[in-house]
Amino acid sequence: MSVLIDSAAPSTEVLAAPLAAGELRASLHGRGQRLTPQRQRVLALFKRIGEGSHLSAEEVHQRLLGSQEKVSLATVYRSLRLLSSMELLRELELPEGGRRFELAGDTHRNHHHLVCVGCGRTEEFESSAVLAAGEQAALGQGFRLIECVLNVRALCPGCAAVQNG
Amino acid sequence: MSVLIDSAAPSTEVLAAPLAAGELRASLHGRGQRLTPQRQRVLALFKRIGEGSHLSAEEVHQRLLGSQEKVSLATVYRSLRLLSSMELLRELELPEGGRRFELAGDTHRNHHHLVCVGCGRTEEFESSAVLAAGEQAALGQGFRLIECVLNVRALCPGCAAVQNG
DNA sequence: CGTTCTCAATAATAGGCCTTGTTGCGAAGA
DNA sequence: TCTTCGCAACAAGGCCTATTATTGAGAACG
Repeated sequence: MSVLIDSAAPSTEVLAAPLAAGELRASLHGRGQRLTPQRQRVLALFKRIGEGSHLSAEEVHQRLLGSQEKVSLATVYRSLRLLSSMELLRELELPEGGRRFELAGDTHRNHHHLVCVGCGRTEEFESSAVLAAGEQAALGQGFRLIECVLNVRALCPGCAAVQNG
Repeated sequence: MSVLIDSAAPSTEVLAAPLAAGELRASLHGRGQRLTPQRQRVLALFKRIGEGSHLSAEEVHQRLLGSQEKVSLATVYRSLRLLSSMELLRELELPEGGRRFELAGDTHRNHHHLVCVGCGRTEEFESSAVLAAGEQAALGQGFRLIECVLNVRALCPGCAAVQNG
């Protein structure tokens, strides 16, 4: 599932969050809801700032405006609530007032898939070696790692037998 | 450009190669052509047997029939020609008659992407460590490795500056 | 014999239209 | 002050239709 894009700019839809976009869309559809640019922008912002950071609604709003992504404040509130209800974001209970949100921890930074191309059987695994390689690659280009996902396409024993037989 | 097709497995859609199918589709559409189950089946077959093996049209036909995937012989010929023209398959020039086809070698088994989620900038890299991890994961489950692709989602220096600024 | 062609039948897409979830804005509530 | 509401305008996605690329079966080709 390699992604090769030539011109970088407005193709963020596809590139920014290949897996997330599909997941988010499916998740929304399952609830009869829609995938809108605004919701993507809000979630993408949290992906960008990384897992640790938390933002208030107003901060989200300002950051988005700052990066030329127009989303009204009301929609920011609505999106934060929605994404939180979907457990993509987590609402922090900070005692000093303002509510803040952060990326829910289920965004595996090191979560890989072993998929049989024959039957679709999927095994999940983690690998510190892969994570290390991803970090090295990112650092090598001066990038800041967000997450890395290794997709191993393979043939399970059963399907291999069918093929060879 | 590597293009992966998911096999007949229904649940594979999301995990196996969500973007890959899109790439092939886009590639076809760019030429005013369509993505059909037959074309997917032919290409998927080659993916399954792996990079080394080569098949004749008749063998492709038989194998597909053998796995309950109905594709007429004429369509097999047409698909082989089309996929070859797209450089997804390569036609072997075997002196002893019958033409044979194999998966085009540009299907890197160890070809990874470092993608900036901010601007879409993409860097490609290879990593023997990742390949090794993929092989280990496959072998650990008794799978036969076909290829592994690591997608590293990150933030490039420029976008990181914007975010932090 | 392996491969390509013919042609009616099939089906992948594009393009509209429509339904209804969402957005933006300003007012209202806490 | 921070957050939610109300409502008209907007737009994502589903459905349907028309278009036309593609398929399947068998004849024709070399």
